[in-house]
Amino acid sequence: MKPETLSFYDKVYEVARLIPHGRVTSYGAIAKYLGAARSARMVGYAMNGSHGKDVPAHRVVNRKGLLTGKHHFEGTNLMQQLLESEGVTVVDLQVQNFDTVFWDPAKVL
DNA sequence: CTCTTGACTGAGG
DNA sequence: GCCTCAGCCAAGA
Repeated sequence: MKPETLSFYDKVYEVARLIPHGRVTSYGAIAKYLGAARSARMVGYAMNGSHGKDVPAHRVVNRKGLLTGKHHFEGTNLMQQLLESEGVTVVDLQVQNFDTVFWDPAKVL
């Protein structure tokens, strides 16, 4: 594999796909896993191109467990419903038991 | 090459 | 605990 051919965005998509069903993670966690802990913003920005891919962007939230990117989804509460459909409790765009449903990619590795 | 844009994060008040 | 400020860094024009 030549990571050189994969853009930072592509790496984000790869990691996002590794997120277990019913779990969530933060942009910073993904960024840190990629070796760019300072590029958490880029992770979210990359998600803009996640449409049309197998990337569960709805499982990616900010460090507070807040669904900051819900505005980028079609519906007004689509992101929340997707999470709740997977067993994740979400109230007012805030993930409940965030520390419990939180999934750290680096931890799995 | 330069400038702008962000689905972020951490530190300080 | 909340709000504000600044740093961070890759991609696109």
